[in-house]
Amino acid sequence: MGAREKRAKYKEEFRREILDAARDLFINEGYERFSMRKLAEKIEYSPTTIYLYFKDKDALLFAICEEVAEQFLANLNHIKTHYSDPLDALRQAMISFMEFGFNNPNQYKVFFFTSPEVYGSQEEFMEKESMARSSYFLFREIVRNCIATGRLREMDTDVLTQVLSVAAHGLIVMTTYRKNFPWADRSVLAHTLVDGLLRGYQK
Amino acid sequence: MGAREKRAKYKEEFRREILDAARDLFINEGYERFSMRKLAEKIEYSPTTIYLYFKDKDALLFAICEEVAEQFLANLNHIKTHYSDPLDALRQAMISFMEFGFNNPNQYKVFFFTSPEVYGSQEEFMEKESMARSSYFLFREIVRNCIATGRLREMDTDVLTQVLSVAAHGLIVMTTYRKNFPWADRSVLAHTLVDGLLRGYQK
DNA sequence: AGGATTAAATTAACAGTGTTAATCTAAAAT
DNA sequence: ATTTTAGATTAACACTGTTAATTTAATCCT
Repeated sequence: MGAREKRAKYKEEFRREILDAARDLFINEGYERFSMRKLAEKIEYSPTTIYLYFKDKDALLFAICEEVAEQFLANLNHIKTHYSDPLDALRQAMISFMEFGFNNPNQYKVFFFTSPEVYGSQEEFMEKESMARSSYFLFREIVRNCIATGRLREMDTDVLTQVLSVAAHGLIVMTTYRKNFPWADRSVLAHTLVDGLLRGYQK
Repeated sequence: MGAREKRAKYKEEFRREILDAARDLFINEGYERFSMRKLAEKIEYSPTTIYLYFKDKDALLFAICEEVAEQFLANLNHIKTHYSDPLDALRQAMISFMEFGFNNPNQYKVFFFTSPEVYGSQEEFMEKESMARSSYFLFREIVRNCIATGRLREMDTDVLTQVLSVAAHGLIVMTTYRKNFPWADRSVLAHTLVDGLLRGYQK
């Protein structure tokens, strides 16, 4: 291995190290207490060093977002292949989406609270390969299956996909970031939400 | 009028002036571009002067929140008295909730994005009178009417109220703050969401 | 009316934030 | 061995919310 690629490899490794430290800081300290300077201190480098590996804070957060989306995508894939009934798959996809949010509040927050610009414009989002995009496509595929097999009534696939996902998102954000409200049991709310929605869109 | 209460009146007026300027700055500049120092510049006072009228930034944002909630509460009251059919009232309450969010993105943002602490703990929220609390109670009243009159099936009122409101909230936040996604028409999504949910919870 | 008291507003400062330009250091290439 | 290049750092800028100390202005009291 030439010294040239050796350096490139080290650089990549260091990038990963920063990313791991960032994720760690994120999970433990939370979204609002995360800062570039704290990250620098954690990895024992000056703050500016980070900028040699990530364009800016958003780029760093984007990288973490993609990791989160990757986890979620894998989960979605598992569901799609292990549930023969499309409606069961959809129900499970929604439930585990919400559980993911409940169990990983900080990861979820970075994913949905970082500047929308990190994924570029509408066109860029749809064209550029990203874990986030793939997740949406896969979730839509599950929804489509329900419609195609007649388990849900005929309607615009994108509209239904979006309605289901925003509803689930709403439950996650409200119960995890508005703790100062006497919410009913999260799991009860999640099941009630999914049951109601799927029942509502059945034939 | 004694000079004592005269001063108190002036103080209250100035408080209002600051609040008005803050709301203005908020609506025009948006949540993330709002700052105490910009507000100070706008009202042509030093930044610290604001702290003589509001404990801190959160207290100021809380005051704006309450204004927003007041508007929404009035709207909800109007609906409750003008729709004889409980289910129509509920449908309209949800639709106008979402429209309110669509049309007032910055006000909505301050209301749902400021530190949860501004409304205190769970117990404090339920005990202390606030526009936000009143809104929840009124919305729940509308939901309760639907169940009591048999327009929706028997179930826990709070659970249903919360499910409906978080779903609507999810649609608002996603479509207004995640613009970098090819959302379907917001109004279509809103109606699809409400139709699906209400259908799902009917007998 | 004039001195004491109180209220209002300000300046200066602290401890943070993200980020850039210029500089120094150490390794690689010629 | 000297030049080139890459890596990391220091210093600085322009912000943020907020507090303590200080000055300015109005009110109270004798």
